[in-house]
Amino acid sequence: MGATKTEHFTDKQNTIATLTKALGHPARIAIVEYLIKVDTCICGDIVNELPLAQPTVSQHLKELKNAGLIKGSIEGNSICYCIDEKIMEKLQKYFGNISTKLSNKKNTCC
Amino acid sequence: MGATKTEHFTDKQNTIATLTKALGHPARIAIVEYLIKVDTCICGDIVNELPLAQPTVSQHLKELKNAGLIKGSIEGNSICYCIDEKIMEKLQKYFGNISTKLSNKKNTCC
DNA sequence: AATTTATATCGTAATATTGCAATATTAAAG
DNA sequence: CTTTAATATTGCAATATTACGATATAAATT
Repeated sequence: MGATKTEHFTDKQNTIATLTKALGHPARIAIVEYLIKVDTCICGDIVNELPLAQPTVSQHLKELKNAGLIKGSIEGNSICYCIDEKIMEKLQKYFGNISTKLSNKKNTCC
Repeated sequence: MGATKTEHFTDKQNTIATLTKALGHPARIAIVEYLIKVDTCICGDIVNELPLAQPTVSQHLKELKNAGLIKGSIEGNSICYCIDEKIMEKLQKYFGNISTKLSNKKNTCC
């Protein structure tokens, strides 16, 4: 016990859960927002933007990368990180779809 | 150590992280999708829809409720759960905004 | 009142996450 | 080749999450 029972859910459900889970930490939200703000891949200085130690930031970056939300490529001495637009679009569509369905809802209980 | 350092991030970042974290489990994604599918508040049978034991489902429902994603009201013998449309709209706007910003991006590295 | 039904809570084991100091790695600069 | 700079990995302590059996609660049914 203790581990998530992913095998009982659909691939899509697991995919969305993986993405939202990866975003489920303020530091990782901050990283994503920073990458969007600078409007370019960023080589370095992500650590200086966050109130966390370097190994911690590195770990958060790794999780975002594992989930596919960011891409990183070695750029000489440092690493170049940037948002994967396709994945963000997937989330945007997912929540857009939910909102559409909810506004079409006929029933008005609660 | 071990606890998230929420105090170092903005309220908005913490709010979005709380919502995405709550959705960061396939069972909770499945619950939300089911509530949308049935197009009404649901009194009962959420447990039967999921491949998890009743206390586990109850716990997941509690987390969704704590995050504000669903609302629940006592309906006689059972409980009536439904999606909070406002909160879903907030997520939809957040990711819509990100997608807009990303598509306006001039830089094409990575 | 006793039983059934639906849901919540408690307790607990297994596992995962968070955070960081210490250390490793690797490329650029001197 | 040594040093510096940027990032990753390791190891570990603190804490959180996941899952469920057992039990509690509370309204509906008999």
